[in-house]
Amino acid sequence: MDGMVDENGTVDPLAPSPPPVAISSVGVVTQQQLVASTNIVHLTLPASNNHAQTQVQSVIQPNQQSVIQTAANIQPVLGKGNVILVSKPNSVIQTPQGSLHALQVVETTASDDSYSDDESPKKRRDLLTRRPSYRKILNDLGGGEIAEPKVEQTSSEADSELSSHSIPYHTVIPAGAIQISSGEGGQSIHTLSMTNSGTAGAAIVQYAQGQEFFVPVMAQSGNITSGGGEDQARKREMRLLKNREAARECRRKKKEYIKCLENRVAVLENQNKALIDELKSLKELYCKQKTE
DNA sequence: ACCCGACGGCGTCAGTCGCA
DNA sequence: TGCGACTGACGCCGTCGGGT
Repeated sequence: MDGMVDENGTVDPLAPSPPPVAISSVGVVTQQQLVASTNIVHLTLPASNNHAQTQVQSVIQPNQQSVIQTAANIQPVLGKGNVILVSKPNSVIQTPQGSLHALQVVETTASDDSYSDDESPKKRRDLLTRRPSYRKILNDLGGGEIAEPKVEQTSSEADSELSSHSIPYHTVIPAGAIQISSGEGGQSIHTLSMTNSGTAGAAIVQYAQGQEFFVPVMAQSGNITSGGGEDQARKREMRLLKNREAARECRRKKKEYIKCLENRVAVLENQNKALIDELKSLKELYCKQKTE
């Protein structure tokens, strides 16, 4: 998370960015996905008795203790000697069964001043008044989870890409429903539906799997509309089309961002519960020893 | 069956920001 | 400085669930 989230769900950009979190292991963690400045960590842990692997997701927070949650009990494989490097001490690994595992804390090379001292006052003011885009927030959150925007292509690029059966592809087709057959004997037929086909300039061809690509609609003469006012209209149509696509993408990212925040809430609630339980057990232990 | 409010998705406009 | 990307705001439309 690039910033902390306030009670309204908006990001406080002035909240310190998380220092790079280093996750390492000795023997157990077989794979890790970690992006600089991220605080979501994906680990793959081998299951104890078979070759299946256990997915782990965690939210590592700056300046806070962290909880690593697993979908399955990973206690057997988190034996002595496993080291997970975190930037904050006293983090725990929590399993559905409530098992808590203290983490061995090792100093990382990341320093806190790497994210706090190099920002000019102007930058800070900018951050104060402007919320980072969802793309930036989510990229900071989870690395490559957000797909990069589709790049507009020239026809030649599209042609070369079509040869490798990729979409988007720009072409000129008559308006109406079309079908694409692929595979031998046309066994696999994809129906394409077109929207905006009644308007001049462009139509969106929607692929069966939700993908879309832009198709200029042929004018009555058979040529793509061009010239003077028509050119203006075509430009406007292009702009509207792009903006339409951008709005869709923006909404998608917004939803993803909200989902991400909800996940974080869940993790924090579990973390809170785990810490409360730990505190409770420690209190009991203390009282027990005191009475003896 | 009909009405109505809530909700979500979409298209568009307008404004801002970053970059070449 | 122009342009593209991004996003909030607004209005419209379809769907759904509940009430009558």
